[in-house]
Amino acid sequence: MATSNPTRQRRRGHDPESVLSIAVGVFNERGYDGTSMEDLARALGVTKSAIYYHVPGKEQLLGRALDRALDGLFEMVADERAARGVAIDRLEWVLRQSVRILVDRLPYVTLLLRVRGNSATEQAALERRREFDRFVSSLVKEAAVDGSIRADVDPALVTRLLFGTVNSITEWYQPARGASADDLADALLKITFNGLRADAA
Amino acid sequence: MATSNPTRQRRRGHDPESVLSIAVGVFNERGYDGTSMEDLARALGVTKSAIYYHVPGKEQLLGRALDRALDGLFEMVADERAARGVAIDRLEWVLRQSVRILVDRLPYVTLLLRVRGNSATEQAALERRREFDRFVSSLVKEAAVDGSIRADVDPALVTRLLFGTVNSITEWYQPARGASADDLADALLKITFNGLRADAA
DNA sequence: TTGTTTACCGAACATTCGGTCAGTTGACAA
DNA sequence: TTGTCAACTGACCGAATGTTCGGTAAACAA
Repeated sequence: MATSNPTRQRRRGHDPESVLSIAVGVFNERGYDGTSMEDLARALGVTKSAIYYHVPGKEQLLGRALDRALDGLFEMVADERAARGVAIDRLEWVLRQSVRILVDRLPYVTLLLRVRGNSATEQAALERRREFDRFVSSLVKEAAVDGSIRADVDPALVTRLLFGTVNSITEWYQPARGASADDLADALLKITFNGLRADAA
Repeated sequence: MATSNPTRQRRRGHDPESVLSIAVGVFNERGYDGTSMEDLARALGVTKSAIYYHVPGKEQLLGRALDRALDGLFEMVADERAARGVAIDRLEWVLRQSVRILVDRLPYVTLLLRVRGNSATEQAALERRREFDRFVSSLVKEAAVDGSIRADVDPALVTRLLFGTVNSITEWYQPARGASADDLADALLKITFNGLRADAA
């Protein structure tokens, strides 16, 4: 019984999941195009050919990683808290959730933000990302129309700067030594909604 | 006399400058590692080998491009307007200038912001960039100490979010159809200093 | 006319690339 | 003890990589 337990100690080795998570780490260090399968093999402690036992190839590895990031974003968009309520409250919620997803799935989101469309896989990811951007942009526009955010800056520009700020977190955030996702979101909302100046509320 | 005029119409062809500017454009489209010399040759309308008549190689092309961006930033740091005056005013000036440099040298700055340290050339650029970041960070710290920016967010975090916002401009800005550098800087300073909320000053 | 320089081409170079495949290893079941 | 199978190795493939080099056509100088 004990020996046939499917959760018993496995013979050591990799599986598609461990290959993916290690690969994404290397992709983020050297860039996807700057990473060879030999680099991945070294990081995994196996030979190049062993990787092909677990995953179909380099580009599928990228595709799976990008889906991890994009699926998170679209789950958020599907939530009713993104659809119901005052626009600026929904915007705040979406911003908080974006920071949370970015932190929870940091390596995957980081990879997504660096994609430039060099292959069909990358272009598909870019298209899904643009769809998410359009959703956020419409939210900002709503908040501008109902007068809850300043009217003297173009909403499209606001969206870009706002999500530029959020996305820039991937450039420096280290989960180990640093603020939690909530702390980060608090600080970001304080600054973006109320401004840097000391006289702010 | 007219025939020996050094500024007379040149026989058509490329020079190191035109090769650099076209190459940087392709680097930004496909990523440096994702760009082959064949890609560059196609964009230049010549064969691969012709490139080596004008420049020593791919990596030197990258190095020259990165220096264009970094030299601009360090010229700004050397200006007395970055050294004299109230901290928050100096910070505002540095932010405005950063936007200006980013717009003026858009492709070079864009390339710089994507460098990950894959070669000695890239590592040297990263080190110069970190030096610039330290300068800005000390400015923000000063402004926090003298009470001109909010004290409830860590100055190091403020610096990162602030320059994350500025740098994110490279992700979407198109000089042709869009705001000028001054318009951009105005919008950015309104949002970052006074916040998004409609009740802001 | 002859010689020189500029800007390039085409072929080839060694190396690295992503990927394949036949075989090997060691843990486990029967 | 034998057989099975997951997990891997090592040799190899064709294609693509950055770079070099001998040659050359056109523009210009003498």
